[in-house]
Amino acid sequence: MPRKQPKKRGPVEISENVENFPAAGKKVKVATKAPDEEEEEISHWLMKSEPESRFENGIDVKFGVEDLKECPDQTACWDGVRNYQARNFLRDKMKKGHQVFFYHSNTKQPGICAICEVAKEGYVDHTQFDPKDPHYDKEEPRWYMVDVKFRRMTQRYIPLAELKALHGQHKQSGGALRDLSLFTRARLSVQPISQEEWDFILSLETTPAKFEYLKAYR
DNA sequence: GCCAACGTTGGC
DNA sequence: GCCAACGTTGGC
Repeated sequence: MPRKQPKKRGPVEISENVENFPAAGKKVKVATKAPDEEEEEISHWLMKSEPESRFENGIDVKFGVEDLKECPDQTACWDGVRNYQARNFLRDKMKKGHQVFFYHSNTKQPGICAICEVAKEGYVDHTQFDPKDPHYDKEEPRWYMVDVKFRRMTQRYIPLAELKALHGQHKQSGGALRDLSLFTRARLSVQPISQEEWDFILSLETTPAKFEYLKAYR
């Protein structure tokens, strides 16, 4: 199933896990993030999933948008996330109706292919208790998931290469994608998207891809 | 398939 | 609390 920073420093919005860990007393590194991002109520997200077969502990973790479409009610639980920052978004921040970019990762041309929405808010990811699951984790409820419902394909595929080229430009110009999490927190599988970023990326749908963007940065 | 970046673990 | 070793992600 789904497998699945800006400049000024401030306290982290979540710092991980201290009270959730029975093995407390452990030191926990505290990430930091921009205060303005912290204060903004996030209502848009990007979630990564792999559209091609890949086996983890003998189990295929493939889950592309076509798989989502085939689910009952075109809705799936987003299980398997095992990263604390992503977990905290799933558990605390993602609300019903929030809009989500469905992103294909670990594929030839990674990029945004569809729009979904949060259909059910954070609840315990049951797969952590299944010893056969590739993401088995016997600890007390530690991992969370949301349900995601397919809404529509984007009008065109928006490749990572294009976003990356734009991100490069916007870092100079102060444009909408200057801090895009895809590049500032590359390894997060559940990422916050600001309203400004959401609107800009949506506007790309109806803007033909500029070929040079796709070649730049390669 | 490679490997850089980064998250996690654990010794001290 | 530091940091080296290790594991994972994910673009290329």
